Amino acid sequence: MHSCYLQILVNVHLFSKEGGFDFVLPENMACPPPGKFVIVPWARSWKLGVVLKAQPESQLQADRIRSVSGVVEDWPALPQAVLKLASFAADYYHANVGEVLLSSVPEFLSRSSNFSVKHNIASYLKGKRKNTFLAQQQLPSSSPAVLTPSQTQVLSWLRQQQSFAVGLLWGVTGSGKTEVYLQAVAAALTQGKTALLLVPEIALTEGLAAQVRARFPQEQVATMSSNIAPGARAAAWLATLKGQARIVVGTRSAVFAPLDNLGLVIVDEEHDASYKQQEGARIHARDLAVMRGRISNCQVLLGSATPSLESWANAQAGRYTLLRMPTRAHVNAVLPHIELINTKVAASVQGLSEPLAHALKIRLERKEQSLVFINRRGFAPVLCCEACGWIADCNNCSAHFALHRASTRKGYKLICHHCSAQQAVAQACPVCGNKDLLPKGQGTQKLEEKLAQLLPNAKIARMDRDSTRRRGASKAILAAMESGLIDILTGTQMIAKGHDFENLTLVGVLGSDSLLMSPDFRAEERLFALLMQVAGRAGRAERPGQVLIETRLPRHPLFRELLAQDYEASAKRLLVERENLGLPPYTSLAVIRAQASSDSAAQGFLTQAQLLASEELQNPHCSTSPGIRLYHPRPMAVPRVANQARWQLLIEGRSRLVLQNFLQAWLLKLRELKTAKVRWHMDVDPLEI
DNA sequence: AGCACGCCGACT
DNA sequence: GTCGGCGTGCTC
Repeated sequence: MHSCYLQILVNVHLFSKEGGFDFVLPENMACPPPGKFVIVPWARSWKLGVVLKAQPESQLQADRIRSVSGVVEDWPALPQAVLKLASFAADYYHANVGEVLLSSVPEFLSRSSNFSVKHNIASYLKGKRKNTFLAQQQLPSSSPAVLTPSQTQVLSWLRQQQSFAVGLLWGVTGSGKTEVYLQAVAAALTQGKTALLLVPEIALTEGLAAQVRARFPQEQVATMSSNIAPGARAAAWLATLKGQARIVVGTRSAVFAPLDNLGLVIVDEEHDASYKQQEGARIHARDLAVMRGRISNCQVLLGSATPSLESWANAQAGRYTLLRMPTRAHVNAVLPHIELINTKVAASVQGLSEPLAHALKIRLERKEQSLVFINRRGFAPVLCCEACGWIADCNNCSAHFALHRASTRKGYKLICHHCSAQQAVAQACPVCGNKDLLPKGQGTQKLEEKLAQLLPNAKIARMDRDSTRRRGASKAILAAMESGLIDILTGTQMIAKGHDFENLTLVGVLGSDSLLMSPDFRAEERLFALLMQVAGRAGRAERPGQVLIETRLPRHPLFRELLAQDYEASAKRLLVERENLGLPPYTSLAVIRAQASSDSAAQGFLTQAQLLASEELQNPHCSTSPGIRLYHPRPMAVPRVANQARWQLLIEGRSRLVLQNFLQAWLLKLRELKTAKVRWHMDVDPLEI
C-alpha cells in the first residue's frame, strides 16, 4: 500500500525554504485538489494550510512527516490564478510561497487557537458571522457621472482590449480617476467578471469602498485592509472566496484576494511606496498586480498624477499604454497656484513664515478650510542641551529620541521612532547639569500648538500616526473635516492622499527640505509626487486653490518643475539621472541585509556572502557574470536599531532576468551557510539602498 | 518570523 | 521560592 503525500503551504517565514511542506494524506481521506484549505499539525499546535500538489513520494525521512488533520470542506479551493501568482511572487522575491499566500488570509481565520481538529474553522464561523462587512454606513447611491472627453477615451481604450494590457492612467489631481475606475468596474461586472481595486493606504480603503458601494448597491463589496475589525475582515475574505463578493477594495495584500474570473485590476496611486512590503516577504503589490492581470489575461489600470519612474519608463517604451487626463473634471476647477516661501528671507510669526500665517488668517475669515502638511510626527525631532550640545539619544539605536507631548497629562516624553522605546524627559542635562533642555525642529504636535496660538479662534485638528491609532479615529477626523467642523487640518503623509474637500483652498507645506537632503536615490521622485499630491488637495471644486511651500532651497530644479506642475519635465530629468548613475529602471537591484548583536557578525556574514557571489560569478557555468555588479558590505543608514547592528550588501543586475538568474544560483549556496547569530533577508527591488 | 524551552538575576 | 529577561533552536 503506497501512501500519498501532499505538499502543503503554511504561513512560516523560512528563508531556507521556498516551497511547501510534506504531509501524509490519511488513508480514509479523499485527496484534496490544489488550492484546497487544510488543517495540519504544526509544532505543538495546528495551522491552516493550502494544498499545492499531491505527490507519490517525499524526500523526507518517514518519521518526520506528519499527517493532515482535516480538510476545510466548507471552503472552495483557492482560484488557480492566486496560487500561480503566489508561486511567481515566491520565486521572484525569494520568499516562501506559504508565507506570501497565507499572509493575505485574515489572521482570524488562520490563527491556530481558533481551531483544533474537532473544532475547525468552518464550524467556528458557521452561523456566527453574518455578512458584517455589509453593515458599513452607506453613502446615498450614486449614478455614473457625465464623462469628460479624456475619461471617455480611457474607458474606450479599456473596452477595446481583448486580453492582458496595462494602461498607465496619468491624470492630474482632481481629473476624475475615481469615476473612470467605477465605470471600468461596471464594464467588468457586465461581462460577468470580477474586479480588484488596490489603494495604497488603509485610510483610503474605506473612502473608495464607500464610493464603490454607492455605485453598486446590489453588489457585495469586500474590503481588505488591516484596520477592519477581525470578524468583518474574515467575513469579507470568505465572501470573496465563495464568489459572493465580486468587487474587492483593499491594500497591498489584497493583490492575493481570492477572486475568481478576474476581469479588471486597478492600482490607484500606483507610485506609492506603501505598495512595497517592508518586512517578511518583501513583495511589491503594484508589480504583482500587473502579473495578476497577465495571469488572468485581463486589463490592468495603474493610476497616478505622478507615476513612478518605473511605470513611466514602461509607458515610454510602449509596454504600457499611456492614458492622459490632463485637466480637472469639475467644470470650474483649475489646478492650484503653487508658490514658494524662501524661509531664509521671509519674516516669521510664532515660528511660522509670515506669508503662510497671513494666508491662513484670510482663509479663516472667508470660512474656507486649510491644510498644513509637515512630514514629521511628534513635538520635535530632537531634544538638546543649549549649553553643551548634548542630545537625547536612544540607548538601543543609533538615533536621536523624538520629543512627544504626553497624551494624558501635560508634559512630554521621549520616544524612539525606530524601536519605540519610551523615556521620561530628563530634568537637566546629564553631562553639564544645565536645566534648559531645548526642543530642536518641529513636528505635527508643535505645529498644531503654534497654529492654535496664532489663530486662537480656529478649530484645528491633527492627523498623524499618533492621533489615528484607535480604530475609526481617522474616519472621525475626515468626517469632521468633511462637515466643516475643522478650519485647519495639520498632519503627515496621511493628509496628502485621496481626500476631496470642496471647501479646502489653501495648502501649506513645511519641512520639505529634509526630504531633499536625503541620500535615498528616490528622494526627489518621492518629494515631487508628495508635493504634487498634497498640492492637489487645494481648490478641487469652485474656488481656486493656493499652495505655499516653505523652503531654504528655492532654486532647486525640483521646485521649478513643481511650480510649473510639469511632471513630464521632472520625470525626464530624473530618468536621465538614473540612466547616468546606472539605477532603476535602467538596472535591477537587490540587497541582502544582515542583523546581529555585533557589527563584526553582521558584516562577517555579508563578507562571506560576497565571497560566495564572486565564486559564483567566476564559475564557468555562470551565464550572468557580465551583467552583475557586486558592491561591498556597508552599514545601513541607521546602523543600529534595537541593539542590533545592521549591514547590507547591494547587487546590481543589467536586467531583471540577469539578476534573477544570479540570485537563484547564489541563494542555493547562501542557504548552506551556518548563520546561527545572524538574521538576514533578501530584498529584491528594494525601495531604499 | 513566531514560539517554546532554558538558564540566570530582583522581587512578593 | 518564582517571575521573567532574552539567547538559541526548530518548524514537513
